[in-house]
Amino acid sequence: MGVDCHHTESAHPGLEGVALADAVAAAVNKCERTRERLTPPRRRVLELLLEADGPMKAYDLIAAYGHDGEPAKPPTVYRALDFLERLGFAHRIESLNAYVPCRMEGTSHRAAFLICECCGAAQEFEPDFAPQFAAAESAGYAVRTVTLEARGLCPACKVEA
Amino acid sequence: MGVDCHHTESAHPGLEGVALADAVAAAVNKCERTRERLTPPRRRVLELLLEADGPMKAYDLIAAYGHDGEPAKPPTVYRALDFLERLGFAHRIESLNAYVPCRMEGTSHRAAFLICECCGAAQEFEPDFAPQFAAAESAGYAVRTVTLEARGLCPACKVEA
DNA sequence: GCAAAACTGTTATGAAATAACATAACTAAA
DNA sequence: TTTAGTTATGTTATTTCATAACAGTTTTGC
Repeated sequence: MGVDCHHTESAHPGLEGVALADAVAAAVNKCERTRERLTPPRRRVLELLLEADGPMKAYDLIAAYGHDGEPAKPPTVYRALDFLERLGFAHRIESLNAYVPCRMEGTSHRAAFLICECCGAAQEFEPDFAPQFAAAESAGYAVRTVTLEARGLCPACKVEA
Repeated sequence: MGVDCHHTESAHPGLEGVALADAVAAAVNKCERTRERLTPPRRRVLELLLEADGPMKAYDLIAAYGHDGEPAKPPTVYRALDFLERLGFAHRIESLNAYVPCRMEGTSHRAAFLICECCGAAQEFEPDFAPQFAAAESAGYAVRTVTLEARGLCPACKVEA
């Protein structure tokens, strides 16, 4: 994926400057309201996700972690990712082994992505799972989290192919 | 998952005897009709998936591969899994790094699972993605495959919890 | 037959994630 | 404001998951 593709990932360009600062501030505020601790490593990993143009691999985050070029130790980043996922600030994209910042409101533990197999872009969207899980829950299942990953070609890559 | 759970995985008990032979024969027939080759390693991995009581990890398959206890080499199993997925005989469950035989008709490249976080059972079900992807496709996306993974508690584990 | 394609066997390595344990920082109750 | 409990971090090492690369074999179509 992405190897034979000249497109830039465009679904969610990375944040910088004021936009980045605003996004981080919003996370800080939300944590303060809920008495959660957005500690330095957690905040740093969130920044890296927000700055990125597309899904980030854990070891990309590890390599980019230090402002001075020093990598993080793996557990530092994996723990921060656990926290960010738990609070709904980030999602893991299972089929890519990669992570993105959440683009949707709230902490719904429901995430859905359209993933381009050419350029690697991942577009988050708001799914409607209600009909599926009415059935599941009436059969006795207690659904806690749901992830949906649709793979294919984004509009730009589809044109070229 | 499964560690603190006394339940047996019950969603799809492993096949044996005639049922197993029938399932394998159905795969053989389907391959003959489509001129695909269900070679010995592919068939062996399919058998192992069908015999299992729940999702199998790749290295579980590797360890169980030889009838004499000899493990397979990793590429042998991963190649067989690629084939089985491509033909719709098996699905990878991304959030478990594990594999199950397909329980549904056809080769739709659409799979949906209810995964119990207590006992590890994975129940395949037939989703209705139509409304989601009408929107995606009208926005220019060409969707190729879809996977949905819902995590929570199955009826048996929910009762105990 | 012969060449191309598909498949297998094998060695080695790369990528992703966590176990385990020591230390430090918050929090709240006595 | 000590102290106990909890939560988070730092660090080393290891485990788990997956693929690259290449040689050799079988199948398929011309």
